[in-house]
Amino acid sequence: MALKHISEKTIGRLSLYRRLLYRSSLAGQNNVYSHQIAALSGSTPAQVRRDLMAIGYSGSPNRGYKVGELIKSIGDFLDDPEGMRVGLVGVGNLGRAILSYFSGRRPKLAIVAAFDVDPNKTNRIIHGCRTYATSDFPKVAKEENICEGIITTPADTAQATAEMLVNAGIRGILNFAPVCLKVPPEVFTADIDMTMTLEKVAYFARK
Amino acid sequence: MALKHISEKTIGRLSLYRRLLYRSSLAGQNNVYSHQIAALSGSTPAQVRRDLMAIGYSGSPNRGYKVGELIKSIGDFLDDPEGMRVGLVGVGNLGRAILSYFSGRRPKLAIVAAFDVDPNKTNRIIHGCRTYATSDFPKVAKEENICEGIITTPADTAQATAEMLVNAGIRGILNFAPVCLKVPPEVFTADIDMTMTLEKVAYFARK
DNA sequence: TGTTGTGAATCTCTTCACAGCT
DNA sequence: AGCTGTGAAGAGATTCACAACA
Repeated sequence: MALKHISEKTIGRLSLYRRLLYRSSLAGQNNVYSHQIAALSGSTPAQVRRDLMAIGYSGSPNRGYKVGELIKSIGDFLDDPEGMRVGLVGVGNLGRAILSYFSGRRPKLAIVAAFDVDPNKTNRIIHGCRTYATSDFPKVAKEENICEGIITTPADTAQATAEMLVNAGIRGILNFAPVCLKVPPEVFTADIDMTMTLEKVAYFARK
Repeated sequence: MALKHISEKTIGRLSLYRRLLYRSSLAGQNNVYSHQIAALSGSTPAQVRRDLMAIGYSGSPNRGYKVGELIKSIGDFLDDPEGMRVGLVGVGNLGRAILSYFSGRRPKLAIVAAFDVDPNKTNRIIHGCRTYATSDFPKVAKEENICEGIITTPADTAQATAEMLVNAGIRGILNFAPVCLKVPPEVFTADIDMTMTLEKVAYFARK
């Protein structure tokens, strides 16, 4: 497999394609054309073909792509074969909603532990996930082999939380707090900024 | 003011700059340089200056930008002067977390009503927001002058929900359901796809 | 015919680099 | 000296357009 760099956008779309294809396969579809994937994903046929080029999966003219094979190819490309274990820090309203959202959804990418500074929220099972004191993160991360973190703490503790995660050996962070985290370049971070997105929609809704 | 088209990315960054500047102003800062905004927002000085060009706000060499004025200029540009009223459909775990997240935060952009099909969730006040039956959306939207919608329903009802919002005259949609909505081109939609983002972090965390 | 795979063209966004200002 | 504002260059992403194929 080529080591050519694959863009964040392409990775995002591949993740989306896989999820949509999974729905199609459940509906009994066996073959799919790039223009169908494009329609489902709000993309274009050329874009879809380019993205599939990146993972080296080939379809056949006149038959398109085999749905099952394509789902598997995307999975082989995106997923860690060992599975990826995730810890969530900040068991507030948003943190609990996210635990519920991901609960039991994808075995290869599961939230296996949650953390909070509030003793009332620790040593419980919330949406199927055990909760610990935030200060226990390094120990639990090692025991549970956690390598990705989700930050759903308040804004003013997000940076300190991120540094703790990095020191505990975490390699990727999904950040919901409305600040920009400063982390070493080898740690990948993505932000989900709901305020920014809501304001963007508000702006474009009028014009 | 020029009608030149301003990109989605620039609008998103302006929203971010404003929020970060607001924190700086609370901390007593009066003037700010593009390189400081860049550091806070994870951007570059040139990028910041370009974005501020778009809204026609000028700083002064040697003094940079005045924090208060800049916040106001971004607000004049982004916000609807009347304020923007938002309705949320789908009062599950995620919907409630979002109600809590935005509750009382920004007067110019407030969630004023929430909707669900489950009678157990309607006719209540949740995180300061009144809940209604989803079927009442068109009526309430008119009464409350709602023009933006947030979809936090399950995936299989998201498209039908979107169509109902569009028929009720909504102009912008923020979608959390893991599907791509098909709406007329005059309706702006943004997706927050948590699964996709989590998978993206997982991918880039290992390499 | 209608599809895939892909080089080339196009479009969009970001960064450079520097004149002009204080 | 060190900043802003901006034309121009560069980088990156998307779309076009067509050969090859079933």
